[in-house]
Amino acid sequence: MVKPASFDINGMKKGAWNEEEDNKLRAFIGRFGETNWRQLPEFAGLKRCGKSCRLRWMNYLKPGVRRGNFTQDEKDHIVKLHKILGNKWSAIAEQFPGRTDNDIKNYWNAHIEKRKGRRNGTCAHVTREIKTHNLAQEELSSDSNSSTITNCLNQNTTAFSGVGFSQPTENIGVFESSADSYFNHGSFIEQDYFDGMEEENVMFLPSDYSDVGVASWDLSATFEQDFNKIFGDYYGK
DNA sequence: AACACATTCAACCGCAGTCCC
DNA sequence: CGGGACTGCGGTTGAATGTGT
Repeated sequence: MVKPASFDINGMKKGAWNEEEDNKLRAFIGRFGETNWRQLPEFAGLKRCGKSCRLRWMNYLKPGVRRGNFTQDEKDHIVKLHKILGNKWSAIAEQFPGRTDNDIKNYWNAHIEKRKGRRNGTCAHVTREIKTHNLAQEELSSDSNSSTITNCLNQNTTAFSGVGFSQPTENIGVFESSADSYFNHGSFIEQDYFDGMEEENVMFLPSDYSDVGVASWDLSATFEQDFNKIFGDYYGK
């Protein structure tokens, strides 16, 4: 899963690091510390550019770097921090001792961002349409351009009246992901409130939903309270 | 078993910010 | 203040690996 080794026009090696290079880098930094990345490879006997050395050290060799799967707590925290900080990976990584910005960025791109790719135009299973407190059970399967969804959205969702949502209340539907555990509706209250646009579980579609665009987070405590007030029984919250 | 497609993640690249002369 | 050197960040790439058919 690494790029094969090659050499650039300056004779600098690129691609995957081998054990000997790792050992040289470890030994040098162990003795002299993280200093002067540009000159480091020369003194450490490495045919690498300084940037490559720094990256290898920071993301892989540095003591304390944790690798492997993220815990559920970490995943939740990443989602929340990303809502606040956006793509400030280094700032997010500061909240996860041992995790690197690269790791978090990779996680986000692989596990979160890809879901947005299933947005408008892709198939969404509309498993429940919420119109009132008595959640109407409808098993619909459609994409967001279909007349089925049009009909669904045109019905009033009176349960949401006066609960402070920023979006037009008549255009609220609850959508359930067909597969992914992370975005399953059992935990989406904390994780998946998208303001204005859509996600797989909850879609807040503007009146003209043909123009659904990029989703953005707005994790709102108010939303959680409101949601619990209305749907607490149903979701066991 | 063989192939195609999807996912993962280490590493690279370009650029912006900071520092120093 | 201006400019070059250096560092760090975020976006992207692409081979290895995993999964599905």
